[in-house]
Amino acid sequence: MAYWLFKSEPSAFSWEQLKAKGKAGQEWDGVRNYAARNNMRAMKIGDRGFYYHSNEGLNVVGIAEVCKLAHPDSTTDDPRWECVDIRAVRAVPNPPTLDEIKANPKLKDMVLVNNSRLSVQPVTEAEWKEVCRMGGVDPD
DNA sequence: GCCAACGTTGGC
DNA sequence: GCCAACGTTGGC
Repeated sequence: MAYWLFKSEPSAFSWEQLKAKGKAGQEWDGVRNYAARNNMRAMKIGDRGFYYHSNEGLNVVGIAEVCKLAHPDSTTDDPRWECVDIRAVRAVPNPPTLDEIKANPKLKDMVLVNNSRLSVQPVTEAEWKEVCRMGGVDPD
């Protein structure tokens, strides 16, 4: 299984909104960046991803999973843009903040730290476990 | 609200 | 194929 990080401004689409979608999940549309798209194309059903709130919160608030493989983005006719669907798995009890992540030497190579603008990021297994530990959440 | 960083676009 | 201009993102 691979690990990822999905970034969203809570004012646009928050963790609470994803939770409200339940098992059906939500199309992760609107991504217009090749690197982010390529990451979504590489995702498999059941892959896990952190749900990070940007602009407000600046923390990892939840864990989501991929529930539909990459498909054309329904919000555009441009065939270049594809996206997966994700659904909420569980909330993170003690959401690690960007400051805490930056301050953790084990996480110094996280994409979130080095390229904060990428909206869909890969996460290594070691990073996954460490952020889960910080957040007080089961990594499985 | 500002602004630095970065990705995309489009003219050449 | 280069690169300047522009738009967007996101931390502060």
